[in-house]
Amino acid sequence: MSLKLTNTITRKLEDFIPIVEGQVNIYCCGVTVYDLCHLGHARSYIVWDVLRRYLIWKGLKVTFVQNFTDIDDKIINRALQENTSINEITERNINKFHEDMDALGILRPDRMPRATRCLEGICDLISQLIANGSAYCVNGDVYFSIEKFSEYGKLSGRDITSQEKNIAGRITQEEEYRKNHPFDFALWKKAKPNEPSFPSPWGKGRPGWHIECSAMVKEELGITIDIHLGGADLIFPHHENEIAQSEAASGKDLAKYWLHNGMVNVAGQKMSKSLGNFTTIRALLQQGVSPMTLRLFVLQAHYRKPLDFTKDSLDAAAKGWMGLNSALELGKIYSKQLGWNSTTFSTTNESSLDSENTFGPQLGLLRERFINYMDDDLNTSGALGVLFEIARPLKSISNRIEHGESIVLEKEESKILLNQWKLIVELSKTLGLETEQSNPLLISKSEIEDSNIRELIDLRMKAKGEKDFAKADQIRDELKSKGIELIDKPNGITEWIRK
RNA sequence: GGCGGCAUGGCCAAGCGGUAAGGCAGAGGAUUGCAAAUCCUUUAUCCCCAGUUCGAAUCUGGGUGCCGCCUCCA
Repeated sequence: MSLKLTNTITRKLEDFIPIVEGQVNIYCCGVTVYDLCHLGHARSYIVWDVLRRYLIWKGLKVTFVQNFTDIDDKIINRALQENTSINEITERNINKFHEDMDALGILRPDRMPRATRCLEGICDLISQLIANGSAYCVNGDVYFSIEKFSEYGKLSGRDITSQEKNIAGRITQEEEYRKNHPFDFALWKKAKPNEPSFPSPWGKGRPGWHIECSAMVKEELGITIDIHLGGADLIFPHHENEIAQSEAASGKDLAKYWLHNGMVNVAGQKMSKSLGNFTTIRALLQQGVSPMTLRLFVLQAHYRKPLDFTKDSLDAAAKGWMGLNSALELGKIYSKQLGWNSTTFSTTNESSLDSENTFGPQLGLLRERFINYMDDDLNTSGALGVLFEIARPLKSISNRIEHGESIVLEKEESKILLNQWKLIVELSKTLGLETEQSNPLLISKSEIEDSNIRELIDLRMKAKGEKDFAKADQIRDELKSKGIELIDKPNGITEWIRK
């Protein structure tokens, strides 16, 4: 089976066939950089990161472009609020965006164009649309005329004529007066007094929201791209309008496949800025939620379905990740105990797709099941199920060794286990799940110094040696009240973790 | 009102006509001064009604409930 994806524009599950064999051009709608990213953004970019990783793993050459919208009403307002420049706002948020995405292990896009740096392309495209009659200029504003684009509504399944009553009250009278059709949308917005602006053939102003994507796709990737990505909330009007602009200009399809991710919900409702029910990525990471927990949380649901965010589901993901992580750590930490030396390590090369021989029939089957799930419209929850099955014996051995058990394996057993470990490392990496070193954004809110903890542990050890358990328990409780949990290991060593 | 989506055990969630993956929680056992962790074992007939079929969670029709988009939004 080959990769199948649900194409929003046809509403069907389709075989994915690149325009040029072996190559994939992807455009992903990015963020408007007026504020920090929240969990909804995290979901979107984690899911598309997995798509990208999977395509690369399959051997395709992927070019991934994602934009920054760095000029817009919200940015202008934010700058006014903070009494600073829009440049300061956008630079700051772009930096934080990168920090957040890097922390989540999201591969950086190959290119990240910005609206304010693509103005030439934007103006060219607008000129072209005016020239061919698809757009018109009114007093320094330029609008796209949707009636000139007969296929308008094809992505979102809207019939404009039956929609007209929806527009009542949603646009101002002034707008209605200026626009030929109430659904016409701005390609270029005339600057109001004292607003930041850029020069254009139609006077000072700034680009409308949708036009930057059309211009960037053309400039960065060409007329027709393979895949266009975004959140489901962008289908209308954003992507509908992008299609109208690009296709009215070129006469060709903008993208072959349109993919949209489902929303993150809180208590059954969409997480959004306007509802105020959002949690930023930063806040979660700073609270000690690990990036991989977040990734697992996101990937446990299918990307097109809504995903409810609750404390419980996040905790469940954290526990799940701990288990998967102990399996991934097995070869990293205990290779010596298992007799995996450097030669046995290097017998296989990672990324060959037809490696049934290296993995054997049992593992080959698991690998195949994983691939079948992923090929079926990126069914990551199914794929994770397979991963947990592979992980189970590895996790068990990893934990048993950690708890002081000595594991003795036959040579053949050891070899099978090694291959199993290699398999899970390889497949997990496809989902971006990798053993992590540290969480760079974690703020340690320690009430107590590490050295202090060690002192108390030593004191407790001494008390235990003297069978003074009352005192030992008192120390345990004291540390517990400061968020420190003690774990006695069978080898007589006491470890601790911050809760 | 228009368009689209969803409904599976305590919670999350696969399943795409052949008799319910997986994670979390729970239960039982092992281990433990206590605690935690860990190991082993274990837990469902799929919102309702009707139909198609030898056979349906899966297909069709009709309900009910929830969500998203139609204004900025990942």
